[in-house]
Amino acid sequence: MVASEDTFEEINDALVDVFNNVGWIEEASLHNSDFKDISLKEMHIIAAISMYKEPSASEVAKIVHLTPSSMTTAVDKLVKKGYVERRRSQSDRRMVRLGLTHRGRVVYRAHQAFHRHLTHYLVDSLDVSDMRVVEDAILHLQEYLHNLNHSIN
Amino acid sequence: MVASEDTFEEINDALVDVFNNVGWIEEASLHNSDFKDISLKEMHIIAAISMYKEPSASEVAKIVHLTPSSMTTAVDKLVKKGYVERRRSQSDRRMVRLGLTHRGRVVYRAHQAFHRHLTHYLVDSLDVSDMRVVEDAILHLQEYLHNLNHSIN
DNA sequence: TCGAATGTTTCGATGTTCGAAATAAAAAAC
DNA sequence: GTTTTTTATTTCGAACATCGAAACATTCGA
Repeated sequence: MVASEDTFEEINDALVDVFNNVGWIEEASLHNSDFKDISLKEMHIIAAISMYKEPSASEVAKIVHLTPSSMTTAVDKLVKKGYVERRRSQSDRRMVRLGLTHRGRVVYRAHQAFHRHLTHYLVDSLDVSDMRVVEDAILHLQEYLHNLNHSIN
Repeated sequence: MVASEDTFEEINDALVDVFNNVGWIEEASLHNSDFKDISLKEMHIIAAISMYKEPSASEVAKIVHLTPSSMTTAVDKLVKKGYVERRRSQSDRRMVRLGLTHRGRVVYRAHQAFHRHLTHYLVDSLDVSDMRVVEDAILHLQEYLHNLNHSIN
């Protein structure tokens, strides 16, 4: 059926465009905010820290695809800038547990707000049942990416 | 209404996850392909070249957010690896016009196939009318990002 | 207790990116 | 028609991110 093939191509083109540009826009939006001193990659480190209770350095490294040694230098910078705290676990003193400072939590909330804004534009014109359709579609994509990720690591 | 707020949060969480991971998966997928010698950023340069007729170096630089000087070295590498061709415009001999080699076109088609695969997982479970709903939602998001991009540059 | 395993850090090397200055060609000014 | 200015690209040197191997500290297991 030609109509649905066209729709597929249009969705594909838009999706490619969105994927290619969202990172740069996120970066620019950070640069225009009160937090000009962190990059998008640093933002992802902050987000990874905030999403788990007290992750170790290497757990965060795995999430953001950095080697442990790169993680050390990245955390050094974020500590120096005042976004992240390091402290040795007292149960296992080899581990470094990471946490956010107040400033770290603030910038993370700003990052969350940015993403909520995007989602708002995605679904704002939809009624409840159409939102469920979109949710279902995105969950399928997410699951596929998750499986790919797992089969690679 | 509580139900739609929950749906919003679920869509938002999934979308954040997809945005955060699609780049890494794309990179890993490249690394597992016949084209292990190009990075995702180099892939974006190749895609930008292929999407315009005979773009100049600085036009491509703008699309992929590199400075002209960085573009020079990036193109050097892609020429050396055999993906890109440089040639001076004959109408204006200051300009360098970029094009893909055969190998460049092949890797671009592989990249296209990867994205089509993603789109396939996004929409595969949907009937035609639901596909239109999803298309509409993504077009809204794309338009918003496009406006943001334009208001920044 | 001692050796292996684990988590982190240090160090040196590589690669990417940038900005300023250099180069080359075209366009504008005179 | 020559000179000046603008435009597109490149070169050079510096800054930064990332990595792998080795070092270090700590815990676990034989």
